[in-house]
Amino acid sequence: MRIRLPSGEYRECRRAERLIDCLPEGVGLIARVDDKLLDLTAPPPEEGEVEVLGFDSREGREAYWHTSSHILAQAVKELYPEAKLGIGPPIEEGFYYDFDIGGEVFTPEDLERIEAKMREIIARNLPLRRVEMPREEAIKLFQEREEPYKVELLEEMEESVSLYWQGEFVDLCRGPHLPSTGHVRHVKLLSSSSAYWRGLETNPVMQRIYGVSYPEEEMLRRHLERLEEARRRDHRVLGARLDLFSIQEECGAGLILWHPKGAMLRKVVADYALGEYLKRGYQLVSTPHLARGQLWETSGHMGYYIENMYVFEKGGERYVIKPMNCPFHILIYKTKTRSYRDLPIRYTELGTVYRYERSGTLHGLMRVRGFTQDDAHIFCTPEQLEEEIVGVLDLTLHILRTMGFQEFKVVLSTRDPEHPERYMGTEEEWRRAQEALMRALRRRGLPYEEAPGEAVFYGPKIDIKLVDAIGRTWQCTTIQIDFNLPRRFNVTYVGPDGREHLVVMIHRALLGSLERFVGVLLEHYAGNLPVWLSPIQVRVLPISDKYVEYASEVYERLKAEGVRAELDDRGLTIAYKVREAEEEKIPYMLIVGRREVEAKTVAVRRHRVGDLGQLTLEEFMAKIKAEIEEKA
RNA sequence: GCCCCGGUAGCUCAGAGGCCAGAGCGGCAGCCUUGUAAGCUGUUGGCCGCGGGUUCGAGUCCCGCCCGGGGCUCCA
Repeated sequence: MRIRLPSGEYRECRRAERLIDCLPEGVGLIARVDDKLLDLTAPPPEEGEVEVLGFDSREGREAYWHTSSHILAQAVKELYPEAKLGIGPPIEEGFYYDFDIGGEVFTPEDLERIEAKMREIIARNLPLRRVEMPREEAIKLFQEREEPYKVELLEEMEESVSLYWQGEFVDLCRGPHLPSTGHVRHVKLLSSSSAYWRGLETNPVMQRIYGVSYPEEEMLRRHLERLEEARRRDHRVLGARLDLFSIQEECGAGLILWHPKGAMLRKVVADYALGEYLKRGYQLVSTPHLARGQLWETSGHMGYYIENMYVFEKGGERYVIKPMNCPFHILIYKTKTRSYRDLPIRYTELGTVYRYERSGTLHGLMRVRGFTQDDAHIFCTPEQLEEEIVGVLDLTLHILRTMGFQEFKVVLSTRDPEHPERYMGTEEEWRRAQEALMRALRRRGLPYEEAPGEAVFYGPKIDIKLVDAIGRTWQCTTIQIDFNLPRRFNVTYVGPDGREHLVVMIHRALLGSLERFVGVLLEHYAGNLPVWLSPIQVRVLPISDKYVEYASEVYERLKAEGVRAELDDRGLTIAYKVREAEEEKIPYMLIVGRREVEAKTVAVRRHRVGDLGQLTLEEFMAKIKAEIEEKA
């Protein structure tokens, strides 16, 4: 039997009781044999190859965090013997465990105590022992231990299940696990909150504890730093500090009030995106904020989207405040008979829509009730579909890269082949549409993940998530094919055969919503926006009121050239005004005093960089205009 | 929607049944005339989220509502 170590080295092993006996001290967490994951305490196979996985593999990390969650559960049981165990899986970054503690909550002090207990259990270095048994036997065991949730889980399971023991503690678990609790090194409990048993509101409330653990202290430190960094970048905090927007009780939850600077930022983003669309054959349309109920009956929204819609009555007529723009664009399309020669037709609109989102889901700019989509609908023939998708992909990548994002995650959502009855449209239409999407992605060399069954009922879609400066992903672009609305509204074109055919309709929003996108930008740049996006690009700071006159000349010149500038002519010290401008993250400060007046120059200070020295006003104008032009 | 936590000056926060509710920052006024991240002095500022209740007395305790934050599987 051959063993492949995490380092890539191989070693031979024979006649060991346990895999771990073949390994150098401290190497490896779990093992993989023929796609099956095993504990290192499992007996090695007679022959073949065993791959030993460490923390640098996804599976190894998951086992590490899974064992950590068992240690957490054991610690809680030791401190709170009456606590009932829920579930405790590893998650993307760490782990959690749910406990029913009879309506109590964990305080931060409790978490500290639990964390200390975890360290104690780690120090005990308890071996984890896997036991397989018939389901009935496991049910009895957990009944005796008074763990009703485990019993509930077991009742839905197969005949044979596995348990893991560590000391007195036992948990139902598929595994694999680390050989002993001592293999977990540095652990930190992060937060607790409530969660329903199995996520169902009708179920009992449990207390969930989140935590994370690492083999190296340095890794834990970096993780905590990253969490701190994310808090510092919170767009809601930046939004208030930079005076960009507010959300106010008097106005309503999820409704954004854009202040002057925020509105400017939003406009710069919107103008840029719309400008790019117009360059690429989109036509601008504009549609009302509400429409008669009948339109939404036809579109089907009254049926399947009513929960999210603002509906009201006036003059005996029902109206709906639009949650989407598509029906309007369809009505515009349908004002003429369209030939295949007219297609594709691409209508775009920065359409402001309102959707009633559940209060608990609202979050700053990221999830709101009123937002503006950079929306468009492409009407095309089935033959044109692939080319159109390629065009949309190129467009969105160009725009997102310009905005400063370099890394993306692409997901292709297709229909669940097991349940074709859940979807609109024919087998043939779906096959062709999904293939068009795949081919388009391949043509652009975009790696993607396929998500079968994740498609909406009316068609397959491509979602693009962008990865921000600190590695978080944000859903922005969505490109959806729609077989539903063309049928409901009978949206057709006349083909070369002289007959009417249904169009293929593509919904696409590239930034998604302007609100969310601005939020993402703020967090990505931590508020330090590049000059071209910055609502204020330059602030002119006279050193004392003696130089206000020259400062105003500089300021007027900047404004005349289209640079977004401000003049700070308050009678405060220069240090104070610099500090304020730095805090407001204004990219350029132009400081003018006696020397600058005499030499007809400006002293340039760059945000977060410092003094760049003197330039003539002409030189500075050229510099900043180039920077804006390049969108650097 | 549901669970937990919170809401006190424009902002950040202290006060936890009993004098007139506090601090820092900000705002305003005056002085200073300033050279690259906070000059000095004075002053202003509050339906203690809203409504009801308990109490001799309520930011403080109880109930309801509104708003904000975290969470509501990433499925042993």
